[in-house]
Amino acid sequence: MALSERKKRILAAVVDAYIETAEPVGSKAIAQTAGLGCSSATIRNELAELAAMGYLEQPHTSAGRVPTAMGYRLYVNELMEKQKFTLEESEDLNRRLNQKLQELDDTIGDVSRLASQLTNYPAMALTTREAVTIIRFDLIYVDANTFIIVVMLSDHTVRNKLVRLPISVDEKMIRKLATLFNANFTHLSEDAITPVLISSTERSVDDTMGITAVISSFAIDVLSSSAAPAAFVSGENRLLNQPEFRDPDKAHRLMSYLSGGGQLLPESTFPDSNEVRVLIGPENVAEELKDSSVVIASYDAGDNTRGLIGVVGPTRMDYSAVAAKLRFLADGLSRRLGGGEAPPEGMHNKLIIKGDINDE
Amino acid sequence: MALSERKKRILAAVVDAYIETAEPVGSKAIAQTAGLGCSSATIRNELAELAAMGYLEQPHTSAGRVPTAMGYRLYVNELMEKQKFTLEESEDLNRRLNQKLQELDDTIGDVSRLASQLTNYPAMALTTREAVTIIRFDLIYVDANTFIIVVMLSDHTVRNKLVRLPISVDEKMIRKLATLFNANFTHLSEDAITPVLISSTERSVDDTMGITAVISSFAIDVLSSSAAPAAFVSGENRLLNQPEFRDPDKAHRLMSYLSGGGQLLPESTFPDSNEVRVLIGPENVAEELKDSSVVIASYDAGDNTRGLIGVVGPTRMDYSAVAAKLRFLADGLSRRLGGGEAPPEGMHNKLIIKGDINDE
DNA sequence: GTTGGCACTCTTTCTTTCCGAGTGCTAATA
DNA sequence: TATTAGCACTCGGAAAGAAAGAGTGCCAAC
Repeated sequence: MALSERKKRILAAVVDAYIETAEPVGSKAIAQTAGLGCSSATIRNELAELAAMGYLEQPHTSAGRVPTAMGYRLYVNELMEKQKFTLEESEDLNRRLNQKLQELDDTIGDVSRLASQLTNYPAMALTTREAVTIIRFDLIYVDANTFIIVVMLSDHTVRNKLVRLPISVDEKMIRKLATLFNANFTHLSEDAITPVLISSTERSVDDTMGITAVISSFAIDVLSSSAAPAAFVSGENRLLNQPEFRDPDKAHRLMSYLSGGGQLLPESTFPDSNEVRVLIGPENVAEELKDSSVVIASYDAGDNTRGLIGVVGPTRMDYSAVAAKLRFLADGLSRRLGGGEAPPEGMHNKLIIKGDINDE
Repeated sequence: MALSERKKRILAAVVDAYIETAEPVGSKAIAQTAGLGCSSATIRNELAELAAMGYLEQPHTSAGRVPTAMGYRLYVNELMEKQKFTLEESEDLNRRLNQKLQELDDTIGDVSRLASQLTNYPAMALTTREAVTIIRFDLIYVDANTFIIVVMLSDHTVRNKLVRLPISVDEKMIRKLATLFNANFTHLSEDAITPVLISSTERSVDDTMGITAVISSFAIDVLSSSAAPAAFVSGENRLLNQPEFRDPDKAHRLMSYLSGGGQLLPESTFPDSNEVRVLIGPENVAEELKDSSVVIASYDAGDNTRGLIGVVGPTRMDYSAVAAKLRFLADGLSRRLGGGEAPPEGMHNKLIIKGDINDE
């Protein structure tokens, strides 16, 4: 059932005003600001109908109207003005981003901080990790008691560890071990590195000092830590900027949940690239998020890894601005971290916003 | 001017009660709980004197008494029962700590999270970094377009970077560069790596592809990032547990300050090992902390690096418990990360608490 | 279909009132 | 001299009541 053009404009006006003020919106205010030539009485009639349809609700009789989740959904899907940055804004953002990206350590911690700063909401970042394997071992002999393990992973990241031994070992042994590990321990999953494999390797180099064990356990460490998707939340405190979180208990509940981190975003919410997903209030799976909204973008972190940036705020969030900024950030990151096919410079204008999975 | 024994006991009782309830403490309550055989009237007289001396204050006439910063100071220095863990608590802590320390990535992020969990207050961790230098370069040839830089620092940490080149390079070149960098770039401070040095190196290996520049800039990166003291704050949200931060604005101010991180703890507040430093309210340098308290312990992170753990809370903080827990944690970390001389197992009982620098 | 007008509703805010915890002081007591 | 019991007094905070105001719903007129 399609809404009349006027209803749409009124709904949009309500959402816009509510986003700005966090106060229920009255008919008079709309009549004045929305600039459609009709009086507040007419607006009142329309508002009543919109409320009956479920797009708006009243906190109580004789209060203004507030958008429902359904109202926001429609707004986000159809009504929202896709935010285009002006040239200056765009340049300013670019400047800030470039500067930050310079320093960016590629860690999700930085990404999340950046997103939070940019949007002024709490933000989180996480990366999927494909199952990685070790594709190369190097052992660097430092001195008789010290060597460095360097492993290269299938996602082309490199990890290292300095090992100090209580006993001395000669360079030949280290070299032998390196050859052996490259032959037998590469391209294995974590559980393929079995005690049997380890002890047979141990025997074959005549290692009575447990060096093999040290290297293997490092390998296992690396593989298991790479398997766990890493998540990082930052800027929780910005929640307190929002009037809906003036209640410390409410704020605390959500902040604790956010600090918990991991369980935050079920895999299913992973959006395609160039799409910003918006989850409004009850559309969220997690109980703690049922009256907040989440905006998610993903970026290409190179080597088949995708990163995800999410921002959490009240349902009365400035979806347009946040979505645009996340898209901008995600594009910037993809360009910087991603493989080859960087999106063209103006990408962030062709912003595509898609709703949750069930929507449509 | 020494306080009578009874005054001390009364002051201690006030602080204890206030720590527990966060409500001003009245004479009657003390008469009942503190168990010194005298009536509330007597206590009232004593309270009035303690107030006159500046150890206590009244929010308003006809309210109970609340400790002043000076009162807390005396309490912390002299009156506080040094918390000894019972055997069970101690074992429980040990168990939790061991489990965590297993996973501990040695990052200050983990340390800070651990401290916050343990104490239920926001916590921060930071490490001093001595000026480090690179003591060893290794270049690992992977394929014609790829090599790995591995540098070992004077603090015995190791950093690496995977470099992919647009052009191909042979193994001999890589080896030559490694030798050269080891000869000319080790033991240098950041600013000793000058453009002059770089370009002369470039010429001497006939490097027209900028590989030298890549390696040098990695070296500079590593040195400069190692020079900045790293800080990490976590558990900001736990502030909201405290009744004194029920005011969202107040909470927000402090949380923002904490999230800012770095400027948190001027070097001068670095305590000696085996000492827990307590900074009460106005004793803090930072304006934002003037009505909060900070408890700080430091630990030995090995290789001449000291780490610092701090906890922030209301002045009405459970100093005894927090100090004991931090000491416990710091000892655990020293034992695990530090060089040789681990403190004996029972160390945390011989807790030394020292005040701020001006105190004494 | 739109509009002005008006009575009605319900929240918010401001006063006012009331209660009680806790004090300070005085006079009696050991 | 130190302690105690008693009592008037002082505030702050909760509860209750009153007033203000924003916004609605509906009706009658356009």
